[in-house]
Amino acid sequence: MTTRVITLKELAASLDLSITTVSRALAGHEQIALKTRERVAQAARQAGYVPNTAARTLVSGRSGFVGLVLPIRGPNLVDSFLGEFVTGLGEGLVSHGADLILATAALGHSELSVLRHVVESGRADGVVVTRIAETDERLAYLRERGFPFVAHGRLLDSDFGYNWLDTDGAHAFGEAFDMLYDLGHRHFGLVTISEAMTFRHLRQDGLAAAIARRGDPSVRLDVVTAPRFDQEARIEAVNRMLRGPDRPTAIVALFDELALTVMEEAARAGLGVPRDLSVIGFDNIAASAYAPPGLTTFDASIRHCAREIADMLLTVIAEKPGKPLTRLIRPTLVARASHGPAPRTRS
Amino acid sequence: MTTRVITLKELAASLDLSITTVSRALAGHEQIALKTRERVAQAARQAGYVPNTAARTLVSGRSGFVGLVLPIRGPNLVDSFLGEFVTGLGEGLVSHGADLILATAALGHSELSVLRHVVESGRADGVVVTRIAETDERLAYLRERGFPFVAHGRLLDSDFGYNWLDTDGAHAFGEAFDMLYDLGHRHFGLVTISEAMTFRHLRQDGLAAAIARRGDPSVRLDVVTAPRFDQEARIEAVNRMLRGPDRPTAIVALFDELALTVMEEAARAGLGVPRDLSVIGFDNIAASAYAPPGLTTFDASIRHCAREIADMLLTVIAEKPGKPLTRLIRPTLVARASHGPAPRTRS
DNA sequence: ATTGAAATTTAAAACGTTTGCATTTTTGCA
DNA sequence: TGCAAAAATGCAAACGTTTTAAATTTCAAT
Repeated sequence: MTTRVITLKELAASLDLSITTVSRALAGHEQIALKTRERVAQAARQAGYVPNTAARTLVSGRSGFVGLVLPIRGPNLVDSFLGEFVTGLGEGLVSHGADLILATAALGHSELSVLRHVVESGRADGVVVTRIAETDERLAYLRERGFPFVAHGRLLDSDFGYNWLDTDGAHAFGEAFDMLYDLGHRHFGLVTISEAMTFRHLRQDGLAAAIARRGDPSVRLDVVTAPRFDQEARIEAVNRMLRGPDRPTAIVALFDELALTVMEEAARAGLGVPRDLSVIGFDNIAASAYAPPGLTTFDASIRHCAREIADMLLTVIAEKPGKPLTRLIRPTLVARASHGPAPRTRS
Repeated sequence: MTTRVITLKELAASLDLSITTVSRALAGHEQIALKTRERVAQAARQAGYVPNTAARTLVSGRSGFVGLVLPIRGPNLVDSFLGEFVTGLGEGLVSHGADLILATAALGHSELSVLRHVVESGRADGVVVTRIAETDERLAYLRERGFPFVAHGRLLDSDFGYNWLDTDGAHAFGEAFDMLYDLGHRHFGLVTISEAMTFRHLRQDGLAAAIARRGDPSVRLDVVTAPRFDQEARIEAVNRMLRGPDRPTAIVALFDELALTVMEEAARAGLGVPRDLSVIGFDNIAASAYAPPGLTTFDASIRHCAREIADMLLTVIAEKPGKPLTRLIRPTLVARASHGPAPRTRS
């Protein structure tokens, strides 16, 4: 039991070569005779030699790891985001021989403190930052530190450049508006959240911009806001919009969970979707395909974005490019059955 | 920019103490004068000292990491399992100061080879293994190596002990049968998969055992099998059961995705759920709450299990217990609207 | 003041690699 | 055969910790 792991020293001894030569041979240095390189490679393979990560990291200053601080999550939060995201990151990293470190913030510790620890303990060569808040101390810290990172999402405005990849929510919400407008809708509702995340502004602004672009003064937009994680308040907010004397004919929700609530509450209020009300969401979570009549939404392909982020980060680590890398991914419309022509008569 | 990280040497110099003393002071050794310990702690905090992981790992032989090899996933697989699992692991690990390493298998590399690399490179002090297959080379490898691990799931039979935590699918499927039997059902269907995973046997055996326990010869069980990831074959298999001349009145699916397919195909065949057909799933995925009429299923609380697994693994690493640690978690029934009394007349 | 024990601190080795520089071996050519 | 240049290999330091064993300081009791 408890098989020992072979070290470079032992491997070198068994080949009657110096540690140096074996190390260089395995690294494929040209200066080592080809014949030797092959001999070493063969022996290493046969002995099952795997270099010790800690030793290598210590001397080279590169850990081969990329860090991700797990967002703190409520106890009952269930979604596929994290799974898809780490899967995508893993796929992007593995082709370059890198791996992922997931650090969790303990109760009472901020996400920032965990990030600092990851950075300053030398565990990772770079980090990925998600869920960008309106004023995000993590970006400021990483920037000041000069530590390689890529953000998934953007700040609204910043006085410094940084690497980011974002889903073009603004474009999607504009596209949603245009589609609904062409279906005859003129009275719109937006269900959004109060959490101080930047994506809510980007999406709302995209919707507003599309409305302005159209230049039709008869277009009207109502907005209701709910706390992100309070299901009851969410339902109440939705009903404020649905049960009012003059409700919109089309509701765009900031993301699918909200859209599903809208559909449920619409059903409860006796409204047919899409006959009386069109609903459009964002994210294309699995449930949106099952919730009747099938939610029309946008797919942001998290997994693909994450893979891209991994590529970007590895580039940043390896090449330290002078200009920030940025990438805006356009989500694709998933047209299901929750949108349709505006009802003829206004209630 | 690019702030340097302070080392123990520098910290020691600034305190006019030796590296040894500072190291011990930070570790809280009693042998260092309390006054000194406090002085050091204060200086370390103020200087933002964080020990270098690689150096510490190299000398101590402990990395403070736990490894998880990401299951290889099809391109369109979307579920919440992975996200919940790593969240739970993270929660369990962080209280002991450990973190998680996620290693991905590159295309063409087996999960086993990645596991070997994680183990033999000294990146992790222990690993978690999920999705146990009928004959699982990973367990054999870890066992032979004497490397600490905890399996999420079990082998059907093994000639050696190992640490595992499993969801008691057998019990759940028995419970499902009993409930349906009491509702008058006598003709049952089981929709399962052909993949060589142990959980399918455990659940099916649990169902069979419950039937045997009841001892009613009029009970009948039909079984159909589909490949796990082939949606078309899955639909075909389900229809084989639904459209036959003599269909079951209650169908138990190995997991929710299959149950949702059953409900969709039932609707397409003009069958009412639960009027004509009762359906029960397993896993309680998010979509099961939205798919009409609401799927009755079992919740395995992945996140909680994962936290428990993390605890177990840390115990194994720290204490090397003589007897294997094992834990069977009973899933809870989530009664929604997809089950009901058996229809009066048999078709 | 002296002494021995207890309390506190330190020097130095070790962990397993990479790498700058030095050394040895081989090769081509006279 | 001898010699310089090129090719191949090796020595030793370094990375930042922890830890063993030893050294120093402090202190109470004489």
